[in-house]
Amino acid sequence: MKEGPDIARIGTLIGDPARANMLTALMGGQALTATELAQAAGVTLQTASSHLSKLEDGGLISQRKQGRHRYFTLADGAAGTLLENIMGFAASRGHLRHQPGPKDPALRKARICYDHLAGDYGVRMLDSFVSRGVIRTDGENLMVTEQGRVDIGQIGIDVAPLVSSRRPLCKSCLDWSERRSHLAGTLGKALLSHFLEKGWARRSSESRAVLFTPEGERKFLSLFPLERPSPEP
Amino acid sequence: MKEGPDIARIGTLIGDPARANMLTALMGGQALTATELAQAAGVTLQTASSHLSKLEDGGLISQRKQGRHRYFTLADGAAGTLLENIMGFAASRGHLRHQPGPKDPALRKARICYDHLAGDYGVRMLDSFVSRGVIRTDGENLMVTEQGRVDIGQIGIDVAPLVSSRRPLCKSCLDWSERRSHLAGTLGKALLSHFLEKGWARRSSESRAVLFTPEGERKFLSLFPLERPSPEP
DNA sequence: AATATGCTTCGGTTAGGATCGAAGTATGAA
DNA sequence: TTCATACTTCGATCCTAACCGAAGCATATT
Repeated sequence: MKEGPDIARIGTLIGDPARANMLTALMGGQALTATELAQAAGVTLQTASSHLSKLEDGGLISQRKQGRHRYFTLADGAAGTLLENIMGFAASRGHLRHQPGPKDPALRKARICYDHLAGDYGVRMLDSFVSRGVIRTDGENLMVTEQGRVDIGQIGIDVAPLVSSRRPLCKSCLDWSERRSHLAGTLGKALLSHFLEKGWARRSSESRAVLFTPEGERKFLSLFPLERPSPEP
Repeated sequence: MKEGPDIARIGTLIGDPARANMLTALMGGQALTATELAQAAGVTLQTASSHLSKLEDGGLISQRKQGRHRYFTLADGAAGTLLENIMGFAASRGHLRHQPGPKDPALRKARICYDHLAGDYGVRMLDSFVSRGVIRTDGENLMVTEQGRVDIGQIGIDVAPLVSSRRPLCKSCLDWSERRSHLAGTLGKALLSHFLEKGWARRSSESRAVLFTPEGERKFLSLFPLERPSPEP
């Protein structure tokens, strides 16, 4: 058995708890310094440094020097997607780190999944799109309808420039807290950016939670109404 | 950092070379005994037994007792998809176990990817579908067109019963040897089954390679013509 | 220049887990 | 009943890799 890709290497990289914590922290989408990642992982700076170089060699993260800091991010969207997949699978098998679901209710409600919105609000957004015919689905694949482009335009997002050849426009991503799908892809990213730019919400400094202002929450809920419970896309 | 799914557990399971070899062997889609998996992994039966119980506890595989044998398979489609994803990611970072690509040319040409066809032939099949308008794509998602249902029906496969709510009809799956996508999903599975049933090809007993007969190869190539190189879906 | 901060490298320790031999259990065959 | 096959469990060994203290390097501040 010496054929094929070396999945064991990727597995080993993700399999260490300290490295897994670092990667989870980087799923927040923001660049973090080695010191911050050491804290997130609960190890000293020396240990973290060793882990970070291994993750970089493995192609999971990349770094950018800036002054005397080194900022680390996930290498690219593929790395984020991979981690999302593994999280979804782990959650589907009940492998949670502290009993059922996150303790933090804010995290259950809305959090960042690499570059898009996850949690209750993320799921609601996709449900709303599907029930209103903005997005159509056939089992797993998602497509924005003609009418959907108009509706999304009214939110203030132009769909056209989001269609790139590298990344899909919309993609479903299994939500580990809701056990449902939420919206990923360039559209999912654009929507989250839009909420943050408009000041409807901000990222928590400590976790991946996304905190909505009262007004932002009101606007979000009216933009994404739930007519009736829709089937899992 | 104690939130969320335990990705480290999944990583650790996949991260051991012996276990990774077992999982790779099970990607062939056939149920294998503990002894066979021990051979595939290159360890003794005692060691294999320990690994197998860990993989089962982790929800990656399941077993079925039959007489004095125990047959192991991947737990479900989700487990297969997860491994496919990791393989694709590992290949995209150049993490191959023995230099560029598989040594075995048969494996490069056609092999089983859990339950569908991969390799040169798998990629060609999807390319042909896309260039002929049988399948339409928007970045990542794949959809069978109206005309496509007819065309696939002429091959001898009825699309209607393949549409299940649990698994998508068609899905793209990154091919680690070709670095292109091939066709997965229930349609991909049905096509492979069809080739095997018709006797156009058979599975190799030693590896995941799919061996076409001369006649099967002729039919395959005429069924899936390549008009001109099509862009990566 | 001198000092502080951020990070890496080196060296030695330690713990977890992969490994296998040997013995034990279950199923089937003679 | 006896023997053989398939697999699991136990116990001991051994090795890797995670870990941190100490020292070193680089960049910024004074």
